[in-house]
Amino acid sequence: MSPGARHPDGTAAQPLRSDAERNRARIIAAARTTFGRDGLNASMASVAREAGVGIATLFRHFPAKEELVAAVFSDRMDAYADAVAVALADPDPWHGFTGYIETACAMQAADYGFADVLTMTFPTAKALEKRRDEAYEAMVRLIDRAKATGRLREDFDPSDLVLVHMANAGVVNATGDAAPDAWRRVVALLIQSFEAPARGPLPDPPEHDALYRAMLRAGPAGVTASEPDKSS
Amino acid sequence: MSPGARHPDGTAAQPLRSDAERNRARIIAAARTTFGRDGLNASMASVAREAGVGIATLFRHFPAKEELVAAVFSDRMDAYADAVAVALADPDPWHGFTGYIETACAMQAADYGFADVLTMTFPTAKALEKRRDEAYEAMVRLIDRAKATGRLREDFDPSDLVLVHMANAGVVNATGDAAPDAWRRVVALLIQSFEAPARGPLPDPPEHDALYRAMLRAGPAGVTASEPDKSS
DNA sequence: ACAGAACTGGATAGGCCTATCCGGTTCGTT
DNA sequence: AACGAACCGGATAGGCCTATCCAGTTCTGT
Repeated sequence: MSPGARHPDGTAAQPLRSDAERNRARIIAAARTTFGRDGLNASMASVAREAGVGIATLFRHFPAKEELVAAVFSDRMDAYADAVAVALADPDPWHGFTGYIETACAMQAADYGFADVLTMTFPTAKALEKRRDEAYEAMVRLIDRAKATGRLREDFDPSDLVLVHMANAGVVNATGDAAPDAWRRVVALLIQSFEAPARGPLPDPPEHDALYRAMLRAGPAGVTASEPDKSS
Repeated sequence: MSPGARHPDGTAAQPLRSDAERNRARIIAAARTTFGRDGLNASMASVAREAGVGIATLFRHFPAKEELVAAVFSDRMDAYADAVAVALADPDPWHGFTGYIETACAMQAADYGFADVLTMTFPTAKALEKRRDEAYEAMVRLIDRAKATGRLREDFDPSDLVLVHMANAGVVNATGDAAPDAWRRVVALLIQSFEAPARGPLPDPPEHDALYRAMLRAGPAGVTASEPDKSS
């Protein structure tokens, strides 16, 4: 086991030495800005440089890149889950629904790394995945509530929110800093298309399993991590 | 100059030796399937393997990866341009407009490499770029025609088609083979949102220049090609 | 103040990538 | 048939990546 091992929830098993604690914090801060700017493609070396530590130090604290990613985006995932909770608390279900979409997509746009995390789910970060799944359940309730008011079209499917994220990720990735608000227009268009009454039928939503499998696909080079065992 | 050099339009300057000609054809065919399956990330080595030739042979025929890409997607770009022409010929402007979007997005979904080409425009393939720009002009006419009938919302902007492609690319990339038809649903939703009367105002479209700059951003590693000179 | 453990960071391994070199092979022409 | 040019492909260079090794440094309890 690595020295200064920690429980999954981040509490220290044995307290780190003061300098180690400081470096750990620096690394996480550096990774936050670096991943946010460059997405998960950002190299570990660039994170180490930004943090002002050696590469080895980085890898001792986070033996694999995914662990660093998990540590960095843990709180952002909380904020994401909170957004659903806020939306559920909104007295106007439709307003809550649309507000949630805008908030969640804004988070994607503000942090390229988070956009990657949301759409590609890479398998190992169990903690992140769990919270993402909880958020998904809450989203289903949010959708049902919005449908009940008649503002949301009846054939809206929870998986459509995943598709929105994928589409948004496409726009955000492609436009980047050059047109940082372009995504807002696409999201606004999509939201208008969600509004009842439907203007026409839609192709069936993808199978739930298929969509989930799609999200497991390999992320950026090197992050691919554990291959999804061959006994499928 | 490389042996068997060719004019930009593909006609032979000096005829190739028979085996060279055969290999060249094999390479293009192999690249078509490989890029189509794996996108432009596909390595040159994998193309060579698929073609049954050595790596050196591949690089002799196409001294840089971009040249191979240009050679492969030249005809597909023609088909893309044709799609606009077909749409313009449609007696029902709205039907032509929506049909074009579906066709173009289907091409993206059917060929990952082409999706990459469309959204990231990498700079060097001048020939491809030119045709893409011509297609863009035709698209503007298509849009104006559709607006004139009143079916297309007035605030639709030509750049929205670019955004559609980016969003579609996001869905296609994320879902891949796992949910190969998911994009249809998103595109259908977007088309419904384009239909007049508009259900609400939209954020302004991105600046034309900004969007163009966005498309110049680096593609997959190694394809980045000529850096956009520093005298900006 | 001083051991010794905890921690650090540069050098390095090993992978995949684009692109090149060069000795061997095949074509096509006489 | 036989010769020269054209062409081939495996080995190799050199880049960037994740991840590891180990000699040197810094913290901490006594």
